[in-house]
Amino acid sequence: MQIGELAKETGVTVQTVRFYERRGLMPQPPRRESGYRDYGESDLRRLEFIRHAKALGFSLGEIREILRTRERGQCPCTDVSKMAERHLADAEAEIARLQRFRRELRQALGRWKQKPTRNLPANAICVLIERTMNGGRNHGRKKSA
Amino acid sequence: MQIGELAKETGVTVQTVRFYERRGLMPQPPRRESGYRDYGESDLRRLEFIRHAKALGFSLGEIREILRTRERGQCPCTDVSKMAERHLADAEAEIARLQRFRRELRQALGRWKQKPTRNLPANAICVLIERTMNGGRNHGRKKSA
DNA sequence: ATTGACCCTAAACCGCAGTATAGGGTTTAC
DNA sequence: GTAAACCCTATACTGCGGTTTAGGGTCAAT
Repeated sequence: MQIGELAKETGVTVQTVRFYERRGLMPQPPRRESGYRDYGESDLRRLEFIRHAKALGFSLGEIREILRTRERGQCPCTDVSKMAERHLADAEAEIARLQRFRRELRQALGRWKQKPTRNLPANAICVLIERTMNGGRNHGRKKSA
Repeated sequence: MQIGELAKETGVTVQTVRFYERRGLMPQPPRRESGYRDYGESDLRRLEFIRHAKALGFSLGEIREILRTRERGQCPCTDVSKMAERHLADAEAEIARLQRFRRELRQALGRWKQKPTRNLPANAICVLIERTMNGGRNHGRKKSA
């Protein structure tokens, strides 16, 4: 199978397949006389696996490590479950952050809709945002202090 | 006020202040004889505004437009409320996506912990991920079809 | 024999929001 | 008079996940 067919089957572009090869996610396949890459069924499954893992939130680096572990004949599921637990924790934190953000925006919008800022104070930039400055506790993802 | 003091007061680095100037978020301040930037109180408020808007989820590009509208003497709140509504919708979608992801990961982990994959099928890469492939409906942010 | 669809490499570029580095000038205190 | 602490510019680099461009070679049909 040529790269174009592989790409079409899995819904990625040929450039992406070559990019995954450079990144060590896809193997360096045998080449024809012409230099064209020649893929088989297992490459199709592998690329589908990559796409699925990506959709689940795994990074390309993680997926590469999963695939490498598998190539060494080991079961990567223990590592995968650790990564998944971490993604879970991240997802929880992100959900909480977005919900706080949503609540604040709703309040700010609600206040603004009731009283749509006719006479803007000369030193104010946007009351809609500034009203959340005093009283709104810290938002944003905390970076390491 | 020198750039270092401004930066310290607002909790950003001096490089970031200069970066915001290049991006059109901070003004080009008057310079001293030495060429040093000389900031005033309004710059302090402006930078605090930027930091807060950013924490609320506005991009630098959006913040620049808000500030430009304000510089033209207009109230940016109508635009801001539109942007905020959009962020709200994005946040909702993202919350929903992360919750689906969380549910799937929990199921996959739960299944795997009950039966931690002793004998891995030769053609499988990681049952933990692959078991969610069949039966798991589409995850991931939909891109435009 | 030439068109079109496919393939190849290497390298640069995208958005995002900065951070880092190199190589200088200034100000203040000792 | 010199060292520390501050400031300046310009340019490159980071991570992420690709996309685009430039400049070719190959294969099938007409």
